[in-house]
Amino acid sequence: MGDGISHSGGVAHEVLAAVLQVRDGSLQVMLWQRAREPHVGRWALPGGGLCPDEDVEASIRWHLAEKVDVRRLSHVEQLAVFSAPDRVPGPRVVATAFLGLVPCDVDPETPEDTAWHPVAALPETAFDHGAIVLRARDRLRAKLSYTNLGFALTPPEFTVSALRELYSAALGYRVSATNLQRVLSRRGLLEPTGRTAPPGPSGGRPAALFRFTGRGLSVTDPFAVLKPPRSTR
Amino acid sequence: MGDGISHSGGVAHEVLAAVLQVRDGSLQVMLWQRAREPHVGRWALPGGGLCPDEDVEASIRWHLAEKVDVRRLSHVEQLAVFSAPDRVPGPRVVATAFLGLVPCDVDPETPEDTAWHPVAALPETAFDHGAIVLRARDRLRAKLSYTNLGFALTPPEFTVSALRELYSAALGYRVSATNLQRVLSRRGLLEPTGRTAPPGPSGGRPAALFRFTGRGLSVTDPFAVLKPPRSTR
DNA sequence: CCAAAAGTGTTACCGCTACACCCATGA
DNA sequence: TCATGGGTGTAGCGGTAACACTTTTGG
Repeated sequence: MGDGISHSGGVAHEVLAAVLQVRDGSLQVMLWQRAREPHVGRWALPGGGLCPDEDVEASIRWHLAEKVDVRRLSHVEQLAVFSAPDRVPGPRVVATAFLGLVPCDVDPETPEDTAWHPVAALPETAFDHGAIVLRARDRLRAKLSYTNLGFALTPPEFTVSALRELYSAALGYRVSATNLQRVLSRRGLLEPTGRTAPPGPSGGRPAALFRFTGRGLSVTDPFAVLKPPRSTR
Repeated sequence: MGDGISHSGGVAHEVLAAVLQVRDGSLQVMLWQRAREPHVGRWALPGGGLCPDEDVEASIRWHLAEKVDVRRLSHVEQLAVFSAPDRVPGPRVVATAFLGLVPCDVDPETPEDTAWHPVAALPETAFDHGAIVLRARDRLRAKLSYTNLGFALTPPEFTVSALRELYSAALGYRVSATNLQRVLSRRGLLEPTGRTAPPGPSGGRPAALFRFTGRGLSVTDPFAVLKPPRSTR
C-alpha cells in the first residue's frame, strides 16, 4: 500500500445488466439459459468481460448489442459492484451490475437461448444474478417516484391509461390514472401532443396522447424533507 | 463471450473511500498527500488494492484501518465504480468508490501525510478523486433527507442544537432546530435520553439530550409520491 | 339513450415551514 | 429581573389521495 494503487495482479471484471421491460402487463427481465457448467440450465444475466479500452458502461452497452439492439435501450445506470470472493466458482470475478430499460413498444429480437421472465416469478438463476435483478427492480421503483424515469418505459406517445398500466406493472400496485396524470403534469414532465388515440371497440371517449417533455434522466423531487429556507433557494 | 464470464486477463481493482466528518462546523474529507509520481503533492483518497479473499466493502474497511480505526467508522456504503480507461496513468485500474462516515465526537489519529480538508474547498486532488468526494457529499446530503443516516454523524448523545449544526454543515444550508426535531421525532428516529446538557457560560435553559433510536441505516421516507393505495399498504 | 372510457373539479388529509410564544437557567 | 438559549403551540401552505361528476365516443 502507500500509493493508493494496487499493481498486484488483478482480477477478472465482468459487467452484467438486468434489462427490464414491461411486457404483457408485468415487469420482466431478459435472461439467457446457460448451456455449460457451472450452473447448466440456470438463467443468467447478459453481459461479459470489461472491454479493454472502454469504461464499464460502454462495456455493458457493447455486450448488450449482441442480445438487444443498443438503440432500443432507453436508459442504463450502474447499480453496484458484486464482489464476494465465491460469487462464481473458479477464479475470482468481480461484477459491475447495471439496470437497463427498454420501452414497451419494442420487442427486440433475441438469440435462441434468451427469454423474458417476470421479475415476480424468476426461474432458477445462476450465481448471484437473482439478487441483481431484485436490486434493479427496487432501483426502478424508487426512481419512478422522484425522477422522470418513466420516459424510459414508454413509447414516444402514449395515453394516460397506458402510462398507468406501465407504472402499475413496474411498481407492483395499482396506480390511479387521475393522480398519476396530475403529479406528472404538475411537475412539467408530461405534455399533450395534441393528437388522440382511437377509442376501443366498445366505444368510449378517445384518449389524448401525451409525451414526456424530456428524455434524459432528471431528479424532479429532490428533497423529501429538510428543504433549504425559501430565501436561500 | 457466451458464458457471461470473462477469463481474459483481468484488471487491477482498487477500493477508495471518501471518509467524511463534520469538523469545526464544516463537512470535511480525509485525504493524504502523495509523495511519489504520478501526481506528487496532490491529495488522494485512502484505499488500496482489492484484498484476495474479501469483498470490496471488507477490503476498504481493511485499508482504512491503517488511516483511521475501523471502529470509528459509523457507516460505509458503495458509491459507484470509476472505470475510465485513462483514469490513472499506466496500467488500467478500476476503482470501487465508497462513502465513509465518522461521528463528530471522535478525532481519529491519522498518519503524518494525512489531513482533513473541507469538501467545499478541496485542495488539488489526484486522478478522479475530486469527483468521488463530490459524489460522496451528494449521497450523504440526499440520504439525510429520506433515511436515518444522521446517526452516523452524531455522538451517542447530543442536543438538538448540536444536531442542527451537524445537519447544517452536511447539507450546506441553515436547518431549523425546531423543524429538525419535529421531523425526526415524528418519524420515531429520535428519543430523549432523560439527561440534560449543562447550560453555556451565559446561562440559558439546559438542553435535553437525545439519541437516535436505531443505529443501522433504514429508509424512513420511502415514497416521494405515487404511494400505494391505503388498503394495500 | 345507454354503456364505456377519459378527463376534471372538489374535498379532505397529511406533513412540513414559519413564527410567535412559553420555559429554565446564570448573572 | 434580565439576557440567553431551549422547547412548544399553532396557523398556513403545498401537495397528494379519493371520489364524484362531466365529457366524448360507439352501439
